[in-house]
Amino acid sequence: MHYWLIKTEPSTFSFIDLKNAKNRTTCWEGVRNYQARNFLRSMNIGDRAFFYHSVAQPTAIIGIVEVVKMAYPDHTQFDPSSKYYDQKSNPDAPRWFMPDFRYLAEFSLPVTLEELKKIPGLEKMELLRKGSRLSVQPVTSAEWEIILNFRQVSD
DNA sequence: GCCAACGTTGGC
DNA sequence: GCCAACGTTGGC
Repeated sequence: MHYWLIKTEPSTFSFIDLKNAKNRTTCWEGVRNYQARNFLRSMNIGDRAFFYHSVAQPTAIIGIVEVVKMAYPDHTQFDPSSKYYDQKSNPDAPRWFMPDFRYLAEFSLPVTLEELKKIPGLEKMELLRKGSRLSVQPVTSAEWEIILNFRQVSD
């Protein structure tokens, strides 16, 4: 099993939206960065990810999701009315892929970016690297454990 | 292949 | 709203 962190702007899709979704499950459309795409494609069923709110007050990890469906072509790339439309993508060789994620747990309180910066052992975490903007990023098992030990989660 | 111009992300 | 740090595009 591998661990990840996925970012979303809550004004676009929030953790509450996920909890309100059918089966508490959502596809992860709209990623249009190759490095992030490659991470999405390497996810396996059962992998877990921190659900992070960016451009939010506060910016924070809110909860945990699990991969319930491996990456498949993101339909929005072929939809001219979608803001994620990609004119250059070919249905015979799709560019963009998305897995499905399902709600797993929620932190008793969000783990804020400010807090994360102060937690020993997270100094090398991708999220905290200066200039980092990857919206899908790997998390080491050590980093995962440190954050879970920092704050309680509940179903 | 280089790199300037441009667009985007995302913290503050 | 600002702007640093990236990623992408496209002329050459």
